[in-house]
Amino acid sequence: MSRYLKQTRYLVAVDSIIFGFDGENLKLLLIHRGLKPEKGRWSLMGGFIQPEEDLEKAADRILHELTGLKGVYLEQLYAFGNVHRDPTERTISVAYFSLIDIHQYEKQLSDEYHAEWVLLSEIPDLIFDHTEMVELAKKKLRYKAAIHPILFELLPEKFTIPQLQNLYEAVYDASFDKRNFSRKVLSTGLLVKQKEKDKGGSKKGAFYYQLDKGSYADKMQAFLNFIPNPDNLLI
Amino acid sequence: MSRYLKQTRYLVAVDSIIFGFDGENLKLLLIHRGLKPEKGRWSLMGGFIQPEEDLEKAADRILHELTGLKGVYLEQLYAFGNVHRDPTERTISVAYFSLIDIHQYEKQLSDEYHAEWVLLSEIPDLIFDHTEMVELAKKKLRYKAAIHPILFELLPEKFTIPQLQNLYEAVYDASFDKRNFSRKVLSTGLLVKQKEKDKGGSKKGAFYYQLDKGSYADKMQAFLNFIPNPDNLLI
DNA sequence: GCAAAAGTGTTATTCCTACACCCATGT
DNA sequence: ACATGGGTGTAGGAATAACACTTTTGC
Repeated sequence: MSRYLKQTRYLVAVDSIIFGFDGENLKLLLIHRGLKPEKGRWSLMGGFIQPEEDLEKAADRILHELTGLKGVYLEQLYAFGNVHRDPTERTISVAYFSLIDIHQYEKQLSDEYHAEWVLLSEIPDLIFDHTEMVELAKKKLRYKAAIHPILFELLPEKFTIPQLQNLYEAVYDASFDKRNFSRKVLSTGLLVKQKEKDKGGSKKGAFYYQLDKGSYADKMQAFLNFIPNPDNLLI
Repeated sequence: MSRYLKQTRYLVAVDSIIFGFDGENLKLLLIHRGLKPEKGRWSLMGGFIQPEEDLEKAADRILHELTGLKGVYLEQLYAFGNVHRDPTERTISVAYFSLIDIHQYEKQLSDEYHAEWVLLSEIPDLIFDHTEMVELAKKKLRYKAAIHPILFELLPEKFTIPQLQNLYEAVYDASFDKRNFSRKVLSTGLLVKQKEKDKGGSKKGAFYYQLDKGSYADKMQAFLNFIPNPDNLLI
């Protein structure tokens, strides 16, 4: 098997934008970079792809290394390939974003990478073009969640409608009418009401709901209309 | 400046999915591959990125080499990185898709690459994972055009409403009510009616319209609702 | 008994869809 | 005069948005 001669080869990395939700605020999982250059500065979790590893596998591995989680929501965001984005050596980075239930995050691993959840509204300076990656991921999250039911990935298996609404309000930095919101959400047929209530949020307690797995798979790609005025959202 | 040691480097390519519209059908610009392996088979236009070339620049260059056009609509589609997608040597490919006015395509260059416009409904077998790339590009085109006014990129500067409707009907393989269609399109405020008519399509002739450049830039990202039932569209 | 959050229904408006006829012109 | 495609208006139905009160229960 011949190779392509006279072509330059490059490092290829994967970087992960990991979103979480603590019930009140959206957060991002960042690490203190342990590697030169830029050692000690804030960074997205990332790594180089390995010779026998598909791109998506690499993204999965990196996510697993940092969080201990498998099977979480993972979607390719964009390939970043500017010549000098990593000043050490040219590296093409494929960014992925994930949505995880923050309560499943296993904290014991965080020592190895010095990982921390940071408020999305208070992202520190990041190395390289990672700030640009985060900005694009935020846009895409808003864009996509306006028409597809993906935000459930940020919640525990059982959640209440008020919790869900808090999440949407955090993502869009807006507030919605709760009557209209719950009517819309329930009209999708995605949610199954549970018998138990969550008594944490109020004295009365709010009923738990769970995703209907079957129709979730079906309607994942359906156009919904969760957000009243999705104008002025950007891709 | 040190380099990252012990990491493998890879070839990185760009492949272009180029859509065109001839007034009746959607087409794809394909080439006969002149390079081993797979010499002579149908392929997307592509090439390796160069050491001092940003990713998007590479996509631009490749498009220019094949079509002679500059400044056309170009959008990153997806990064394909399966280990054995190119059996010769591992190559990560970043796919871009473009929309061009087919009548601006300069045919004289086609000899060099044996380029041909192929009906979208009759795509031949393609090398590597190029078929997968084309499928994804079709999905994304449908998805995006349902909510953003991008299909204008496929038409000449001056076009008529019936031409535009033909284009939408080709993209969605459906037919729309012409009264509703023209009302929707005109209500965007994107179109400026011209004095002249196109007498090619009928005896009566249809008025030309042009994009209002200012509001086009503004509303490019706006959510529209061109397609009656955008359910069952996939990302 | 009261504070705090959950849950629910109605109305007005807007938007969308379905539908049919006349117009202008080249032959 | 007729065939061909261009252009326009209306009415019924569906979806959306705006709005306020009652319920539950822990304290």
